[in-house]
Amino acid sequence: MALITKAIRGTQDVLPNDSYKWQHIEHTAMSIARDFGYREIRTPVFEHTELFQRSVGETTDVVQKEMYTFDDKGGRSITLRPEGTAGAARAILEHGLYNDALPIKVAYITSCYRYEKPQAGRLREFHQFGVECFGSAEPQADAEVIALANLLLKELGVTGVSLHINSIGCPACRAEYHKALKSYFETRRDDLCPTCNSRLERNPMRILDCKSPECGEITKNAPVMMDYLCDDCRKHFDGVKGLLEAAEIQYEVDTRIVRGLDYYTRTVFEFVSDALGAQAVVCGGGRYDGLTEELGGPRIPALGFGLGLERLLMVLEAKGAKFPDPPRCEVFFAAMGEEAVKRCFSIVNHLREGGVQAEFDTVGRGLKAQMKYANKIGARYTVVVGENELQTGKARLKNMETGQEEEILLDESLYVNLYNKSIDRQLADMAELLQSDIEG
RNA sequence: GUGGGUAUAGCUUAGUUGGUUAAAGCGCCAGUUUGUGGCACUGGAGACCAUCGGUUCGAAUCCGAUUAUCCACCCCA
Repeated sequence: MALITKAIRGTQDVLPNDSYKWQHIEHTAMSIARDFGYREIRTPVFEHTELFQRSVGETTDVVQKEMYTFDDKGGRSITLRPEGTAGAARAILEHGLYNDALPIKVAYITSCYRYEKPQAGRLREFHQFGVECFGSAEPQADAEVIALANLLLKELGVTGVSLHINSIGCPACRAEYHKALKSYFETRRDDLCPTCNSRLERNPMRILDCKSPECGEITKNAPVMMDYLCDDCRKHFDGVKGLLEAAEIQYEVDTRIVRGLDYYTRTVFEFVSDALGAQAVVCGGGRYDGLTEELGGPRIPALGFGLGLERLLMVLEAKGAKFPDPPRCEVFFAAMGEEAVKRCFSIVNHLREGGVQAEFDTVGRGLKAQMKYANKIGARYTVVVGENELQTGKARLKNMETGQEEEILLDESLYVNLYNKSIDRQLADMAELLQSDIEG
């Protein structure tokens, strides 16, 4: 079959067989955020291009070559958001939310767009769950944000992820460090790989992240940011570590973590999975104390993270994590004859009004085929309605799992009857879930 | 942007050194008597073998280009 067009490269459809997994992840994420005092914020998919240039940084790869940027019909330069922080920060400044009691804690689930070459765990349209906390410069805020991500991963049953943290200092001490780093690499310039050679001028910290063996060897003895942190930054980092330990959150300090977005200061962190191939970072974030000022607002210390939903799902599936069963048909009404079809339609609608997931045949199948279909969609009960049932007002309710049948009346009592069955089952499911949660 | 792998029904694949009507499993539809699903059996629908061009008497099979997809670099979620 030759379709006129296909989905755009690097985009993905979420089909009905998978959407319940997304719903589970999204619901879990937002309810944990709520428990931490975060409230949802929704910002536009597109923003003025300069917002990202200023926040993410003019020289970053994201801004230089990965943004979906275009002029609208009014000649304004518009960009599809490549990440979530800038828009959130803009909204908080624009609406003066920082005049409320601090901190301002917001969470979101959004699509992001980056023009990159797709590969495992990397798409052009991807989705992230993110949180941003504005108005605290204290390590408690850092620890809380990290704890949120940590709890979410735990709650979803993610295994094989580890938390890496680092401090990249403030503009003052980082400048010192840059100088030291540069002069160190200058002496080994000829041994560095070609890309790192060019990085030396633009962003020497990136060299620390290089995977080529020769650079890895050289970076082993390179100066470490840790040793250059100013007193305040050091104290802050120690504070974060102490809080993580107090909350028994496992972490390791990884001095090679460098974030590719300019706005980061001090604490940066990543949750890395062993199940993802090259794009192993499921969740990445950090502090950005200078961002609001950079956007023309007051200085508001802040931090947050972004968590890649597609990557998260990949990890969950790779690890065989459990998802709650997708909802399925409670009762299917099989009709024979025109009158029975009318009656079934009426019954099914009444049940749906009461919140019972009920179905009947809409494609004109024979009885046998209707039963087959009911079985296929996983209906828990079926009821056959034909001449006899219409005459007597009685029918048989068949349990599709056990095959057992019981007599029911096709009157008002039917709705109560089925509603109760549905509720009983849901309660039983919840109890079972709770039990397995306690055991796990 | 650079490099490598792959491209056959809705899905997973087979297709011999190029040779007539391109297979199979799953899925879908129907039937195996009369008003009842799962199991089994039978049958059916469904593919111009990604696209375009070339080599050849003859191409799913060989060559080239394009596109898509996967993986890696780069970068990040």
